[in-house]
Amino acid sequence: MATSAGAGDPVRTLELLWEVRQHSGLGRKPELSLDQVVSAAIELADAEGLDSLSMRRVAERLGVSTMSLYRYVPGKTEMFDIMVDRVSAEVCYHHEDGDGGRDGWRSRLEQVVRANRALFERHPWLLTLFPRRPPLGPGVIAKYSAELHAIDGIGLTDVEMDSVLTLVLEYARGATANLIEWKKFSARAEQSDDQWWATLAPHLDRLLDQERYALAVRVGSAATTHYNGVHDAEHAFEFGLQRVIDGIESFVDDKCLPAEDDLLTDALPEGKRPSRR
Amino acid sequence: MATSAGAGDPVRTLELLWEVRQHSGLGRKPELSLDQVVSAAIELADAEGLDSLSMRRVAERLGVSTMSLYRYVPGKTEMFDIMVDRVSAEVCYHHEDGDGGRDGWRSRLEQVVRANRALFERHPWLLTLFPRRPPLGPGVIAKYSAELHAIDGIGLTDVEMDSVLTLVLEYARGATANLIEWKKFSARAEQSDDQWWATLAPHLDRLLDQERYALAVRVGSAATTHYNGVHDAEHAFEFGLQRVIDGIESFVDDKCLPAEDDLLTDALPEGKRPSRR
DNA sequence: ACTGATTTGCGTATGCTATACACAAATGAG
DNA sequence: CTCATTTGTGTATAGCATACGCAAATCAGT
Repeated sequence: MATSAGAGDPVRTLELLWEVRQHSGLGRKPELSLDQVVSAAIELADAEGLDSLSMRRVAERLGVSTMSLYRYVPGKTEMFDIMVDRVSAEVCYHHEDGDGGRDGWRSRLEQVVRANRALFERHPWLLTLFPRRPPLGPGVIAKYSAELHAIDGIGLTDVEMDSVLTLVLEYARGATANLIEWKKFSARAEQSDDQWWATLAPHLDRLLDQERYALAVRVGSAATTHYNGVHDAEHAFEFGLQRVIDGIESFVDDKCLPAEDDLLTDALPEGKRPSRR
Repeated sequence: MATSAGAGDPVRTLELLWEVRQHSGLGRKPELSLDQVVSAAIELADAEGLDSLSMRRVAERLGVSTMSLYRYVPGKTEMFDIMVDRVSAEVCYHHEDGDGGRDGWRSRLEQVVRANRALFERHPWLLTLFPRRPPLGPGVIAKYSAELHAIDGIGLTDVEMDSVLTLVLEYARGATANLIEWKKFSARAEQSDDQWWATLAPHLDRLLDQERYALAVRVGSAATTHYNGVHDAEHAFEFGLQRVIDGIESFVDDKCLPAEDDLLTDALPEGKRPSRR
């Protein structure tokens, strides 16, 4: 089971994300730190998935009682938020120091997708846990900032930059989810997952109208059969990635062509003006 | 909380999806039907979200005891599967009777995205519940089939068709999720959601490095501020949709140009051959 | 060194969840 | 009328998040 995070007092969560609270010096010293708690939770989620992540399990892993955790974290959803922010801090891009120049945005966007894919592969639970609103901690903001810089100065308005980035990140999420699924499929070959299709196929053949759904059966089995090798799944990932970036490129190009429209720019409201370096 | 479905015996689930089990005639007559149970669950999820969907609540709504439900459904995850299949049957496309012809695939793909958006808007819980593998019931298969026909015969291989459809559906999911989020934001204006940004912004200003993250702050607040009106959110939805389809179009066009490569087609393995009407 | 305020750790309790199991009620076939 | 069969349901279990209260630890001021 996986929830969207973001419940509870947002300001309290924000303070936790930025670690504003200091130990006052008075009173009993804490035996743990927020970082230890969150790290243990992340390790557990990495190893066994979000479903197996309970406060009890985290406490056991740390050798403390369940209720001790609530001294560090207001609740489970807030812990999720902090987990997301922490792992978001893992991604780092090297494209800020002007590699590629103004036309390098294609490869920079590719890097963004690949970095996100790697993040999802390291922490698959991120795929099932999507916060309604992103936790605005240092990790998330650094990531968002770096990713914006990948497409800054190519002639998009602020709102357009956000839309493009959202589109690209959404592709990274979806495509990685599929990739992981296919990898699981091919990994445990003699496991129950290989037999899944094998045992279901004959039943399906009996149940559904073969003529009516001829196309679906052909394409579906083609996708299932040919993706057994990881190579094809990789190919599908790259395929979609190029499609998405192509679509963005055609938009960027179309914007640059009618240059006489620049005169209209000053008539636009603040946030919609194109930002060029 | 939301899980991926697909646990339990897949064959048993398949039988439920296709309603193979008949009442044998013997024994006590069932007071409910599978459809009643699933419908009640869908209504409850529509109204209060997946988090509030418990077997107890469903049973209460139907005026039976909790355990009665397990006579119709092996478990909760299986019920999720059936829910997904049932609502998938709601979508229907009118583009099968040859409107637009061979070059109408752009508008047909748009229709696919819009139909999926409408589905997600009717049943927002679909966004949080994504099955690891789709339940192969009549609804899901009919939907998949109709969506494949939207891009059939335009010169893609079977595997490419699956990749394109996956990409498009993934966009529909992600973009609709964002859209719904923004709508919620603007809907409850004097609710806590409007104050969320208002109360958080000053704290954030204090916490993060304004210079370092100048771009992120500008774009982020632009996206948040300008999307208060639903109109802009709609615009962002259409924007991404056109980008995705543009990317697919450039691929389809590039495939058609080098026509002399058709000779190589016969060398390709079965599922990778382009299927043209 | 002692006191009091303060903070952490933890045991207990509550109310929620899914669901295994046993049994009662209902019903058709013989 | 009997019996096998199927459904409805009460009870029980194990797990979950977490509210609450108290004990233990630690510091500042005396």
